[in-house]
Amino acid sequence: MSTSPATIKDVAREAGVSVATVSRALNGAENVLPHTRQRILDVARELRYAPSGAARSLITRRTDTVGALLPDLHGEFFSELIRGIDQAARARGLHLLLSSSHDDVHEAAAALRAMNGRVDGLIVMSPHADDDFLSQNLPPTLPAVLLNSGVQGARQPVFAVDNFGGARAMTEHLVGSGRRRIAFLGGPAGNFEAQERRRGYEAGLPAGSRPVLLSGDFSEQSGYAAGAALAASAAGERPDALFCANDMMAVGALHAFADAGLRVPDDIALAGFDDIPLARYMRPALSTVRVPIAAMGTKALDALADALDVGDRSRALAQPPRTVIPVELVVRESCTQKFP
Amino acid sequence: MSTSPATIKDVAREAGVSVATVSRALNGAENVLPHTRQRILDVARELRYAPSGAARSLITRRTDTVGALLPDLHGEFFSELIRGIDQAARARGLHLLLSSSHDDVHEAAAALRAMNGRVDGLIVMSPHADDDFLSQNLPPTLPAVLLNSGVQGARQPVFAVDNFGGARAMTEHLVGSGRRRIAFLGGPAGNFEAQERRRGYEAGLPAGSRPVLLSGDFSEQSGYAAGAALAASAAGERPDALFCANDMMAVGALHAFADAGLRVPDDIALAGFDDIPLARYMRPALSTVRVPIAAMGTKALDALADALDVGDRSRALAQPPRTVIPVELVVRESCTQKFP
DNA sequence: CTGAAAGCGCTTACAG
DNA sequence: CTGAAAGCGCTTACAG
Repeated sequence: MSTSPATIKDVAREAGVSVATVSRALNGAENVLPHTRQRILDVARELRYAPSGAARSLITRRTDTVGALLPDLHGEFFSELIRGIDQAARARGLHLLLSSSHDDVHEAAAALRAMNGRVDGLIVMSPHADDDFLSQNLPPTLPAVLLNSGVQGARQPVFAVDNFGGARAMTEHLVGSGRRRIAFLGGPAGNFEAQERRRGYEAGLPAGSRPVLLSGDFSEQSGYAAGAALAASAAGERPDALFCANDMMAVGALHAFADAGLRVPDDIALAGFDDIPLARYMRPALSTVRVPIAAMGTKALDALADALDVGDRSRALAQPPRTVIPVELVVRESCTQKFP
Repeated sequence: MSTSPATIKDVAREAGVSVATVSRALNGAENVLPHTRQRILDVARELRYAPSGAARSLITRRTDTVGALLPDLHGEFFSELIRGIDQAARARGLHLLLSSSHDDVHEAAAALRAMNGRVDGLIVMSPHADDDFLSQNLPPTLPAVLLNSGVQGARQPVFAVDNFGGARAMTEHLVGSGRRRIAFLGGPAGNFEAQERRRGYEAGLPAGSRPVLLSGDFSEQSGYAAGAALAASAAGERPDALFCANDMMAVGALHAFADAGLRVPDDIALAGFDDIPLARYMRPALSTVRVPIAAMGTKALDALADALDVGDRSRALAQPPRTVIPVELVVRESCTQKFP
């Protein structure tokens, strides 16, 4: 019993052949005698030999792994996203290296650089991922696709949700169904997506009407706080609709309303954004803007994998495509005037 | 502009030193003149140099990565688990390599062997992970911990939820609150956890009372089907409580009951297992057995990381510990006799 | 303080 | 069909 795993050398010695032949036999090359191959296979099994990924990657320049740099792993949004990415990766025989929660830009930079030599390509979703950051830290020849990024002159393809259009559509729907005073609960200050959704909200309001902006941070807790504040305001001034920049805040607001005895949608309509699985389980079920989260992950990975297959990583696209992911209005109970 | 990323050689050439000195400077070794170090740092930055993970791993025998072999990525259970694992990994500066959904045993075996040389240790949660499978496919010296495994003579530490105790406690609670006929909706046939939960259910029934067993597969859909079937049965024979082997099936059953006009808990009590985040959002909120899912992932990773730090991977424990994760009864509306 | 050399475990031309 | 050798990009004794 040795203390370290068997290497190709061990197999070669036991089988009485060279390491080159072992390599060929194990990789299915044609030019190995059936009898030789069999012996090698037997020895390999007996020794529980598994090739070293590191050594293999070093020489083949292939890791069969894609990395995903995500801002967070918490909650249903990322769960769905990872599921979509993973599904597509598996279908192509790629492994998934996950890196998450890089609060500050230095951490994110380190994470990005640590990917070098570990992955064949990268899916990047990060508030730090602007053009400058990427050109500083992304290994120059590593293929990458960006998710929901506000990056302008990016060298990488971008997949971005139609945050603006979705928020405008929801706002227009609320207006159209008779809501007079529609408040918007925004996301984190510097967040690109949150900004787009706010812009969409403002664009959807009737001309001349003043936006009512509340501030949140995408968390359920901040939604609860905003909901409680609204519920406490004088009935005359209280908005008759609350549109939250994401679903989790809407969930929090719904609980605050329930605790305050405010009825949804009778006293106030409520809407979110994302359509996380939870949205349709709420009572009343939550109206929202559906983002095809898992599908987005799948698309991003497929685009990345295609770029890998092309192989010529030096051919940078002059104008990499920006794919807008369409969204869909999902009207449920929380937005109708009365229960059916 | 070269077509491939800068290597340590490029940095050495540009800085006019040997690769050994570059390596020392970049890794923070003491024995480098400040002036030399600075020059190297400057060149490295200019060249956007990032060390190759593969090359580094090959020589250091460290990947700073742990692998997680999971049966699936779908749903809140795995979302929570990954979050717990990731959080602990990040705290220790470890990356996370994810591998999921290995339906058949060959896929799972291949996934396991592909981890060789890519990770320093492994968290394994797989229905295939019996003793034989592991000794065949787990690289012999790779530290690993098992999650929710039924493995007996394992060579690896096991973290397992108290499925039996939790299911028995819930059953006893239902009995204690006056339910006379308690049905159990089981999980997939060969699933170890599902079996343990069924055993717990049977143990919790009053002596002499016959178990009522329905079959499901952990999916919401199978829960709906079972719920619909129950709702359709004659009122006299219908159970007055349904205990589902996991929460998602309970969610499905709840919808079936609602669709059939059956009131929960008045007509029938309902309980699940896991306490996924969704459980407390249901209306009525779902009674369940709380598994500290994220904490379990964290514990598993911490145990693994500790084993890595010890370093001596050859010292196999004669009797690796089996840690039972305690669970907690969570009684919510779906189980009380009347709404408060 | 610095460099030349060996070596990690593989794959792949190049010979034979 | 098989082997000896070079090399992937690093780190680390060993000298100096």
